[in-house]
Amino acid sequence: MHIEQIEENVRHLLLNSNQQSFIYDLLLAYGKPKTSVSRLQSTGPGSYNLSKVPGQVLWKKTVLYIPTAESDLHAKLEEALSSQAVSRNQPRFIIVTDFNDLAAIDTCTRERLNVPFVELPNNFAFFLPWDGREKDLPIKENQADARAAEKMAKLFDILKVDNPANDPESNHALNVFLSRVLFCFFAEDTGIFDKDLFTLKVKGHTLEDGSDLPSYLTTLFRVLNTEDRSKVPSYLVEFPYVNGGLFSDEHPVPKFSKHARSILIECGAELNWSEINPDIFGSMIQAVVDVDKRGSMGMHYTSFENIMKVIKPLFLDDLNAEFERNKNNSKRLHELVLRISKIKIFDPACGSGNFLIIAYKELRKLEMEIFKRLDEINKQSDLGMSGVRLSQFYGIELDDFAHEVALLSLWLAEHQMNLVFHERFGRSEPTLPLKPSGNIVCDNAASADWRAVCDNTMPDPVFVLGNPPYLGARNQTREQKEDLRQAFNDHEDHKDSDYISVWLLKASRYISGHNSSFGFVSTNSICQGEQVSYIWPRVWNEGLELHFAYQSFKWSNNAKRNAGVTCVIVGVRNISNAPKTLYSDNIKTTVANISPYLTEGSNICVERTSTIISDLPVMMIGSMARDGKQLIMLEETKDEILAKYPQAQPLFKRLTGTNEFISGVFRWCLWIEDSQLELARSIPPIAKRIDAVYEFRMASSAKTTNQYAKIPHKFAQRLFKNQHSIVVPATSSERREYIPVGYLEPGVVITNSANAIYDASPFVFGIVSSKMHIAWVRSIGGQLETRLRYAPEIVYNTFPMPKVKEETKKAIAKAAMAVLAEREQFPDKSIEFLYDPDTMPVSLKCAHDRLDREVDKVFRAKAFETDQERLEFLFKLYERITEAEVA
DNA sequence: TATCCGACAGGTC
DNA sequence: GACCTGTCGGATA
Repeated sequence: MHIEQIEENVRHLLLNSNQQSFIYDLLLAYGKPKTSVSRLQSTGPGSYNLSKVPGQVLWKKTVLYIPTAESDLHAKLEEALSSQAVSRNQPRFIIVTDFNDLAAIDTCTRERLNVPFVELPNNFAFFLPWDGREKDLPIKENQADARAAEKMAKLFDILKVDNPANDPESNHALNVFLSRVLFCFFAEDTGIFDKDLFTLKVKGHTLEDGSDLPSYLTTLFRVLNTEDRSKVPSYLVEFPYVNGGLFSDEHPVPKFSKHARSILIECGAELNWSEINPDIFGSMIQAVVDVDKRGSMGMHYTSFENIMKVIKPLFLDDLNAEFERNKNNSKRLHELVLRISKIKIFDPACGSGNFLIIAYKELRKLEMEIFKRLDEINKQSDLGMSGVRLSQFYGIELDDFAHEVALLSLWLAEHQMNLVFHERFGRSEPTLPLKPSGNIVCDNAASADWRAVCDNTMPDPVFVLGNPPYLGARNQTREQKEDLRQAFNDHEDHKDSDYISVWLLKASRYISGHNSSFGFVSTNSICQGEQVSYIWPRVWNEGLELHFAYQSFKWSNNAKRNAGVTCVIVGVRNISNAPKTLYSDNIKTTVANISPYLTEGSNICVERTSTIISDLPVMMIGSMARDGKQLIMLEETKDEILAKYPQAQPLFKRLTGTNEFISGVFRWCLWIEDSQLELARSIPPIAKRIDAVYEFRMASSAKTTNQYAKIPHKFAQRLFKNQHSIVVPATSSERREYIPVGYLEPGVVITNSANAIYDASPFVFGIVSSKMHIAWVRSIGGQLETRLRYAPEIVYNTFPMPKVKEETKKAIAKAAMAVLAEREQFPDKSIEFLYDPDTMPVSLKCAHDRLDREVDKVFRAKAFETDQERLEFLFKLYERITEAEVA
């Protein structure tokens, strides 16, 4: 909608609306869809209005509207702003009005509006975000980078077509060529060369058909590598001596077509390379070279924000604190400058070098602050140039092109910092000739000797950092499995560990006993569920400890498509008395110890086990179909078959996984005994499905699945028993206070997306449903991103519980039955509704509270106040029980 | 046989 | 396109 139109709408509404419909008319004026607004206006089920207060309107993410008779609109607004409803539903605007005045706040930008009601049309722009318009949209930091990367991708594609060779040497030559050209573009836009020198020369000196471009560029690159200027041909004399290794070896320059030449010139002429961030651009350009990675361009480069989360606690905060402490001590500041010049930074999975580049820039920035301070306190300062050298930066990268780009980007970063330095202090070292770049090695970090790349046996500190590759155990290549096997010294734990474990274990051995520490961005999987006991005891064995950590946060960067993973940051050092810091949602807490689950607590790891450490009955995972979507179907599909073939009735069973149980919409499955196979085969649509299962299982890459092709009429894993069952969701939303557990009639098949206890008492239902148990699941269980994951061998078999007296069991069973009875009070509501924290009925909540109190009594007489209390108790108990077992 | 996980996957607003 | 929440089957014991 046009802005003028919106303004007109708002003026119109003021004349024609009444108080009852004002908010709806206002939303319509900004182009909100009629259907949505009428759902907002409606009452009862399906309404968008989440407010429980009559007259008020709360539309998730959009608005909280409060009409009031009170005169103090401002107070009302503040009250609303801090309410739970607002923090939970995050309405973009809060509007309070008595129809004389109107007060509003934009909860995103914190802008406020306070105007007489009739003045609304003159302030209509305030609510434009409803229409998707932001007032001052910050320019996305990577726009220039993305444009440049796309242009380079185009050039790269054409060169590939014109130069089809695909051997490692030609690929390397092309990689080197691209990095040299990138340098030239950058150089001509940032003052290393004269303005536009490279582009103008190429345009003016070479033939339009591109035929002489290779020989021209070969000569030019040679000139850039020639110190003795007397040997330079006169037409290239404006180009300076560059060196630094970038142009030192001769590699063949690819052939150019007319089209390729024109794109090369466009790259130089149309893009402003001075706007490029070497840190991010490197990752973008790296993706260009790997055509398979184009779709996920830049997906795995670490954002500036996340890099800072590693760098600050790893070393920068300390340096800053040292600076602050000694602001008036010239001697100490000089020492600090010296100290900075001796630090080594090592990224053993450096990609195109963005961690190293940002670390470099941050150290230069701090150094400049110190210089500035020294200039202030010493009238005559004798400071020279920067002491920070690119040679303090080390990296290992498997990909040849990425490693070339890393070297190049470090030079670009150095030049950028030199420009800043010059601006501030009026002096700087010349960028040319280039000094040695970082020590970036092209190798597999998983097998390379890190100490040979970066020696950390000297007294100077080495900080290891980075974002190594993550890959779950089921998705690893044979080579990656081999890397893991070696990192785990042949121990079988390697088989279920994420690929990043290689870096964690190698880094642990590397820093152990030396003046080193490490900080990695990692998948959060290493701090949950089964993997905890594989990795962390090995880290502690090296005499190490976690000294800072960020709890789970969603991966994000500015790439078009983001990787789907939730991350943590772990900082590990040799054991020390210095403080430890835990970060969550940017809240920083100093703690006594950081547990491997990244909570405040001791270093206990809960180990996966197939034996139950309490007296509870067996819980098993549900039945797994591996059917290629043939044996499981919706109710309507089953009914269609039955309408035509009523004799198929005994072949079907009701089926539930987690989703079915929680939403209340069960599916059906073909559950065919061998004795029924003939009947099944006689029904064409069923026979067809059985054949399709056969095909699917034969086509699978997994040998075990192939084997099940022999029984295509059956589920691959059949744990079903025709008994009452307790169903426990295997993956469920962390937003719920409880994991909803169900009690099912016999005859329902539970799938492998849920777990089952057959023929169990209400007492067991009570235990599994309790706060005590869920606190355990939350803290030590695995997670899918941040969903709760319930795996029997991790959270059920390990749940520590004292022997329970019969009398207590009865009380728990009674309270458990009361929870079930309370659910029965809402027969038309799904579990989803009943357990949504926004809609959970108070009576059900009370029934759970009573159950929780009964379960608490199993552990101690005094009721637990918080989950933290519960966990401390459980961990102590777990330790006692498992130690007793060992003894 | 039985299992825990996923630089996710798939539906909804 | 952001938000919400759990499928499905591999790899390995």
